Amino acid sequence: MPRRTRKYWLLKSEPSEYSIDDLAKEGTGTWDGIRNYRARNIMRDEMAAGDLVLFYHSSCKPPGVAGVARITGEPFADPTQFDTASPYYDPKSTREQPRWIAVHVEFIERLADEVPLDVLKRDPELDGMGVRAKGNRLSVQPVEKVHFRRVLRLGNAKTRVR
DNA sequence: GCCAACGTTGGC
DNA sequence: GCCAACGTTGGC
Repeated sequence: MPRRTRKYWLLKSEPSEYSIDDLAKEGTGTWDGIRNYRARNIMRDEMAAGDLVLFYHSSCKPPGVAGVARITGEPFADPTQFDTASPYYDPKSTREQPRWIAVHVEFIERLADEVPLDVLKRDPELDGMGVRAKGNRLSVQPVEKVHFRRVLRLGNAKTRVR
């Protein structure tokens, strides 16, 4: 049985809510509160331990890729959907039939040079990258390996992807 | 199942 | 704060 090929992702977060520095501080974190079905389906069906993540800061100045993380463990039912005190509580979710998915992530590095969106948009090697598309609000996006590597280079990352 | 109205995202 | 681009909801 061949090992599953590692996949690459871009995950958006508003740094005022949860930033790469928060993840750096804790070392590991839970990517929860995703309440979009497309994003949910991607997390549930396609994410797996070992996948690499571009940590993207949105709704800030400037928006852009701020760091690198890794998915650890398998996707699981997002606990916040059961938590009545949480802003992400969903009364339609049950333990038997959870509606929303979370993943655990671990910190890899903060980019020496954040790669702002306008740089992502200008770089010809990143043609076709999802986050560049106008009106793309999806907070969980697949990233092609060549694009992932290019962003690492633009950010002077220590992380190497073979 | 259509689609209008409403809500949210997120760059600017 | 604006608003375009989506997503979701709910009446029909």
